[in-house]
Amino acid sequence: MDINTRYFPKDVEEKRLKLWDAQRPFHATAEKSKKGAFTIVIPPPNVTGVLHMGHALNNTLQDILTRYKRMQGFDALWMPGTDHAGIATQNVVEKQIAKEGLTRETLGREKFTERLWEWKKKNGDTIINQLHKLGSSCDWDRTRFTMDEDYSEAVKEVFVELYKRGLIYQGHYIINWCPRCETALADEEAEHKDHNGNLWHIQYPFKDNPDEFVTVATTRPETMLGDTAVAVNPADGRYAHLIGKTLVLPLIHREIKIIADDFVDSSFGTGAVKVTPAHDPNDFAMGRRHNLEFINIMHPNGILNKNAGAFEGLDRFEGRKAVVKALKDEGRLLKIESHAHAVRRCYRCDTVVEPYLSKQWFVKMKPLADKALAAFRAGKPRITPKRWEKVYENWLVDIRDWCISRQIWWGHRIPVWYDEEGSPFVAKTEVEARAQARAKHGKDVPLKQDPDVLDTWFSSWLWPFATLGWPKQGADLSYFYPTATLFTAPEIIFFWVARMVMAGLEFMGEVPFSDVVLHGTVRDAKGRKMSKSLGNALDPLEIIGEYGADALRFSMVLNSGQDIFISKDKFEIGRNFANKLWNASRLVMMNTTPETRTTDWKALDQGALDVTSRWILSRYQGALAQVSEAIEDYRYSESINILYDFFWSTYCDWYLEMVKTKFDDATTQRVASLVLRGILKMLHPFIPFVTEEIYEQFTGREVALTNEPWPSVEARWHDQDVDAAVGGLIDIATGIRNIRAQWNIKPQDEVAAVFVGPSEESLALLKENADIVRKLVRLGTVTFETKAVTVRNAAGGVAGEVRYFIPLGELIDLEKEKARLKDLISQQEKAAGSIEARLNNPGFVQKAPPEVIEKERERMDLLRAKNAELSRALQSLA
RNA sequence: GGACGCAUAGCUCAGCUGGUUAGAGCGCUGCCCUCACAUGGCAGAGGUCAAAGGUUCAAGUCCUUUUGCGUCCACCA
Repeated sequence: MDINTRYFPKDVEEKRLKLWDAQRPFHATAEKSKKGAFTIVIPPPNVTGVLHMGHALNNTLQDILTRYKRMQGFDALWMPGTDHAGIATQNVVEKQIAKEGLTRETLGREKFTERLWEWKKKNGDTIINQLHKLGSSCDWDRTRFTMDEDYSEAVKEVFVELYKRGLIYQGHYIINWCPRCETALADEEAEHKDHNGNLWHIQYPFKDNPDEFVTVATTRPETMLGDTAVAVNPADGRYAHLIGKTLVLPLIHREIKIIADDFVDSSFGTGAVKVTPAHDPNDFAMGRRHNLEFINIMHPNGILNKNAGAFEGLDRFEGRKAVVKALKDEGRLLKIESHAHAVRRCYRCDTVVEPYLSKQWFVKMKPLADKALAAFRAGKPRITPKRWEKVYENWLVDIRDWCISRQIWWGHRIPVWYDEEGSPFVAKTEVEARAQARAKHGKDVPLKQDPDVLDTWFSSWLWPFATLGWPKQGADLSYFYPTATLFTAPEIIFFWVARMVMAGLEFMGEVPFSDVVLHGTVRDAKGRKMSKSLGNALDPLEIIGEYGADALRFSMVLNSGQDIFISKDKFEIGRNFANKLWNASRLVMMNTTPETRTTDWKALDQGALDVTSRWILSRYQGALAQVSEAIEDYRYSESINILYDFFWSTYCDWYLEMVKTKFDDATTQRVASLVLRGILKMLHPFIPFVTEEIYEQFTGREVALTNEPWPSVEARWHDQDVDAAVGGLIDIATGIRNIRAQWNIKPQDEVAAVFVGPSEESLALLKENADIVRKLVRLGTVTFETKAVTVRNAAGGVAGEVRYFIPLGELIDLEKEKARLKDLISQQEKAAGSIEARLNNPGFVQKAPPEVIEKERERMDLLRAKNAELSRALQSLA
């Protein structure tokens, strides 16, 4: 790939990837460099994952910070890996074996698990390879998987330890049950989705008077088959006299009582609630309070069981229809009202979740959440953007216990063994469990391991330290933990972020990351979430093929404010930018020598530099400071905007145009090269491929730019005076252009510019660069005139900015311009005067805090200074 | 039902602590293949900053209300 050819992203990127694979410049060791460790752990994508735009954004952001920190001299570790994604992976493999006419049941647990591992071995690296193609500078040698052997040790250790600490318990509760996956789900895995359903009003007759009845309303009529009471609010006058009476449940003819419970909202429906303790969390609670019977009417797969009487064997939704029809036939269906409400659905397969009574393992969350809450209130972690802090905090405050057992086969088997009585023995190994059982029974007894596996998140919440070798206490763990910044999507604050904080505090005694950065969701141009099922997803790999990974990264970050609305054409910006960089570099390379290209600051004599050089060096220093600050503050879109503007508008459009004719001068070559190298470095975290390729050719050194130092701030080169002067020059040229258009000045007409501020210096500058200005302005003649006063600061430097310019002569309406100026001046004086009055008001001075007074004074001074400038301009017009 | 966010040019968005004539990219119009770049250059059109009140000498920026859109949370059957 030669810079004298056109820019082909694909060639550049393939070449760099090969080099990185060979040189391994991203490998981090706990060797302790001067600056210390900087660690980021990747939010592990599902092994079933295929790179989508969300990953592309998420990983680009991580890569930017990692590369930036690495260039700054940190031992930067970006830990990659994948998540075994229990239900998701099992679903994939189940579909696969279904093609062979097999199910997991027919295959059996052992064989099925083997198939899962086979699948993992074959396809598990897909997403890792794709992340690699994106240019992610992960330490690939360390790639982890949540079901690696040592990682599994960590999971077991945590389960056993939490159990010992009394934070894990087993119990019969109503949990969210997915009848399709046939497993329990955590609350967070059962998503609320709006549903236009019905409210069925059903009459329950009294036992002693079948002509009288109580009407209840329900959205799930089939559950009435499991009713064991009807509840009313004790304060509800309509029903008070009925409390304790007996009703007869239609269809089933079970006798049930009317009970009183504060939970019931008298204003909803009829004010009387059917109570189904085995199929509704509230009813479950009421059932416990009132010692009701718990009648399960459903098999785990959603088919009604024998408790459903005549409806046995029907699927729950068929059952619903049948129950409604039967009620209607019996004349017990009073009315059907349409009713919009939310229904919980399985986050993996979208099946309507059933509240289901079953025995599961839970983590007692309150003690864990309290620690996390205390840490958060002490400032850890910081959350960016801040508005998510409240969301995070509220969840911790309203924490509920976490159901962690799953009735699937892919995952970490629960480390619990039962004897024949069903007593559990919690241990890391079967041997230990046996020992416990022996101690209890005084002899060896047969044990059976719990068939369930743990929630996937029960392993991912250990990610920041389990990937570093915990529970072993190695050098990596102590050096790289805690990590720095976690980049993730807001959707998994609860699933993952908050839980990692809890695990980190519980087992490492430290919050696992100092910062959490939550970025937006990637959406299509219409604002819809990108998803395969909608068919609106852009494939990052396709974009990489067409525009290049650099372009993908650049455009992604440029557009990353809140949610990102992206369409294919957006990537042209990134491609065009990389192309421009390529070509500008080519220009500089054609006009420089290997020696001048690699000159550093020390070889430059600041006093001997011309104004143009001092200006671009100063602007470069300004951009460098701004970009560094923006990266540190996680304002990536802003940092890339600063770079775009500095490189394209300042460096290419102005600077290179100005020096094009002066490249025979070695100093000009040195300065142009120096700044270009700085630009390449600053852009490297964002677009690593093209910058490194150019850098290599430009300097003639085969280097991994990622290990080159980030440019240092050379404060002395930041020269505000020169900045202002050349800024003024550019202002003038731009202004003349505008004025020329505004007043229809023809190219051959003579134009004079009057400007205010550092007149002598600026005038000299203008003269020095008159030909360039002339060229840029495309005028026949330009003369520069100054009648303004030079303003100098205390140090004798030039103060103020070149701000005001105007063509002279009959070409414009001078009177009008003077009037405008006068108006402006009087307005500003009025403003300054009113601030002054406020500052002189004793009441204000007493009450206002000092910083407010100081600010007001600054404002006043600023207004007055500007006014002085404008007055001088006005004078010069007179 | 609760919490939060957004509304600025045709489109996608900048606009930090309020301060001269509100910016960029894309798109559009006109002129240019000038030996780094047509994935480019130069010039130009296009905005009552969602609406209404308020605070202020000064509001796109702060406060209140309204409207529209979006997100998260949620055991009203």
